[in-house]
Amino acid sequence: MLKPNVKKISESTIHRLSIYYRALVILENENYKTISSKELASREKLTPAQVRKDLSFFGSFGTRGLGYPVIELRNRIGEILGLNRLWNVALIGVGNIGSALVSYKEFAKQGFNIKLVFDNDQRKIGSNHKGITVSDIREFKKLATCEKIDMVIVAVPASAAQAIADDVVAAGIKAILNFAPINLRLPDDVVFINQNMCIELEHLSFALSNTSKIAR
Amino acid sequence: MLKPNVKKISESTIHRLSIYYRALVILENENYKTISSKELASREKLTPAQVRKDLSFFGSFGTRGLGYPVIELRNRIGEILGLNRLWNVALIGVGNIGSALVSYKEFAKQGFNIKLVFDNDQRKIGSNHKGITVSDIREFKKLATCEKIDMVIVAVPASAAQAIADDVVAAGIKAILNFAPINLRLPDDVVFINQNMCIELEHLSFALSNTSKIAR
DNA sequence: TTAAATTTGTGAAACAGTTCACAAATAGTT
DNA sequence: AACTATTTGTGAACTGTTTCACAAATTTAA
Repeated sequence: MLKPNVKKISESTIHRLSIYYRALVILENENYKTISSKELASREKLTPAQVRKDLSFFGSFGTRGLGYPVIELRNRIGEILGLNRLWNVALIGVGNIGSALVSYKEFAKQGFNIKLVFDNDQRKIGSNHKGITVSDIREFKKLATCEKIDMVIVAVPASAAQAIADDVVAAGIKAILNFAPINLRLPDDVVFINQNMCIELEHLSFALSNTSKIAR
Repeated sequence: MLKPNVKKISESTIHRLSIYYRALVILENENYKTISSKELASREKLTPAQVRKDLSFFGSFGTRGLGYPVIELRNRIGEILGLNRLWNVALIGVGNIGSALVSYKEFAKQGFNIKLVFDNDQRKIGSNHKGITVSDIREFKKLATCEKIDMVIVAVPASAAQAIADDVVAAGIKAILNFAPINLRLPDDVVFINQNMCIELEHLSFALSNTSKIAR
């Protein structure tokens, strides 16, 4: 196996690795021992060349004439994506979205453990959400440090998001998944993803409004 | 104004149009009359050339030496994205995610009206979620046609998603936002977006695990 | 053991998206 | 009215991503 390539990996490749990972979990359940780039691609509406190119950035895992070993490849992609460990996650904001995410089972399955939940509403603080007691946001730094939080999910109203983000950064946390419909200002060494449900629906409304103009 | 370009518009451009739209709404509230590509770009961490190029695909809205008229541009982008009208949306699956989305206020603000909510659980059917009565999924086709549903949000478990998607397609609906962690098989003329929260967290875990390798 | 079939891994080619750079248009100033 | 400041709109250059195409490795069949 070649040593991992140091070249920068594109966002799209990382995204596809997540897709391959899921496909491989399913293949494992279906008792496949090996899978060709052709078949893996056809299951995910991608091209075989794309699959091979993506994987080649990280080494060569396949056997010519046979394909890729399912379990081994799943493991290796898990390693690349950082899924072969547990991540401690804190969730801030127990509104609609926040409380849905606390109960979202896929997170735990993938090793993302929501260990702490915060809010600033006295009526919510101390209450129980799926076995987790809601803490006072003012205790964020202390508790987050103590529980060795790796990532934070921000699910507060737009108006509160920047202040929360500043607290998160101050606590030394380097990864944020933000559901507030606002652009957070964050230092360069903090990775973050803005998740805005409206933008996805707007994509659909654009497509419906411009059937002929959309790129495929 | 030039007539709209027929060239295919990239996903990234559409995504940025949504971002511009939000920024323009804020600028309008801040009473800006015009905005230059330079300033708009700096607010969203983009480049001025990118802003101008994106807008140029749809015509020329700006005035040299001055910039773009805020209200007019917001309106025009709204038109392009299909936001200057109401969209009838149905939501299927009143679990964690589903019920959070019913109450998500941003949707209505943007013209996405959740008119119907469905489930297959007898205990949920007939119950009220934020003023909307949960209907039996078996009545989907009848009700969706009657209410002229334009888009569907699928928030059911992975195991049920494909069957639901088939119903949606059968009802003649051409746009789906899918939260089930599974790849739906859909005809080419149906636009769809897969929203998988885990994949976003995996992106963060990749970044934390490979600080040096991530593309910026 | 040999031949045919399969499938990877990867440079090179093609395509797509972004940035550059500057002419042209307009606003603001003197 | 003339001059200076801005700022757009856009080809062209550049950069990044995807697809192609084929040698090399390996499996499978005979």
